[in-house]
Amino acid sequence: MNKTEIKELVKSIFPHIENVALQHILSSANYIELAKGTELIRAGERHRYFYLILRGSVKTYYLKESKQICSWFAFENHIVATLTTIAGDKPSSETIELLEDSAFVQFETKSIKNLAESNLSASHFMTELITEHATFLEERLYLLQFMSSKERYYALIERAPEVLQKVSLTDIASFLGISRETLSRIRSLK
Amino acid sequence: MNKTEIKELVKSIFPHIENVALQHILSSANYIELAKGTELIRAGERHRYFYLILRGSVKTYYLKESKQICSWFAFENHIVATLTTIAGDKPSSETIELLEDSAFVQFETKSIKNLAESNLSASHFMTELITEHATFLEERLYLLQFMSSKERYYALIERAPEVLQKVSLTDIASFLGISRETLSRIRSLK
DNA sequence: GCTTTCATGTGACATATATCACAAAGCTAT
DNA sequence: ATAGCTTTGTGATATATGTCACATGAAAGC
Repeated sequence: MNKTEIKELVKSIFPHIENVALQHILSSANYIELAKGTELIRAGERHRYFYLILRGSVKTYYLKESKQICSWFAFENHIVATLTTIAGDKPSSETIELLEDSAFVQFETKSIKNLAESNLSASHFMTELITEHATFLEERLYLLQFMSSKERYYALIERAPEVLQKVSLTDIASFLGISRETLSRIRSLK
Repeated sequence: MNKTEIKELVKSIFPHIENVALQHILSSANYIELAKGTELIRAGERHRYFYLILRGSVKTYYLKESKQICSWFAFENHIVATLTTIAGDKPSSETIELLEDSAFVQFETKSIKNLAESNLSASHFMTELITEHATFLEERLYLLQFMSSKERYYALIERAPEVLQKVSLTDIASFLGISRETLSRIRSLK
């Protein structure tokens, strides 16, 4: 995948982005391929990059008493980042790990943030990125607070059926906030 | 409270804001006082304003089967808004209601959003506002997904003890995602 | 092809929480 | 002060979910 193709892709995902900003962002962008199990971002560490998934999938998780508790999964054409990395400059509290061999465009966070200091279009890009993330968080919060585990499971397979294809039931259960066994029983109901 | 005082207050809460942007934002700002029970923002409606609490408190809730389920409470010096109102221009899914007689600075959302289109400092202001909201959501999500109801209760009174002073246990229970009775039992444990 | 390992399903039981019913205490208005 | 309303506490019971143990089946490595 060459720079022109990357450019077209980023443009299609963020249609509002201006050419100057786009050029700047792409100057720090690289195409990379990584193997299943690789940790893109590791909890407790600062990170210089965020990613756009071209092919493959990742899971994001916290560690609680050395058990992985998933907070989300991402697939093709989605941005992979943590809020602490993008917005603050603090160590990530989550780990992001490849579920399968995958390909990404890697962006340098600093480069975009620097540009956003002086460039309006880049600042809008940041706002859009964070707004998208916040909207997603709000939806997930709503599900966790107001829906039963059954409802959350059905909402998940409706909203993101690809999760069921690519993610283990252990990870899905931790994401839904229930035990593996309970998920198994919900699934066997119909 | 006059414009100069409002200006100083907004400046102290958002120290990075530029003078041009500040002037523009303040031009649409008004001081208002409202009575307990007033709905600042009503679920299902679009809203032109967001607010800064000068004195008093509010609760934010969803309706589920005609029962109020609180999603947050806010007190002095905090911004009151919903993401759908600030970021999108969609009807709010939450209602925001005064817990007591309160005083606010009312800002016109459109005015700030318009300015952010062309003014860098205002755009940064928007980014900051939404980032703050997202950070808050992420923390709440973490508590809901990873902590037991006891832990969530203790986390709440540690992080925001004023909630206990001003909010009914019914509302706190709905916020924690548990029944009123369960909260009552947690409280009686020690 | 066989063995090992891992993911998933299921039963038995313990625990946490919800629900319903009612009592007690605190506020509010007259 | 009194009556009525709201908030909070608590007991009894039902339900949902977690935990532990083990079985089954699929995938991976030799």
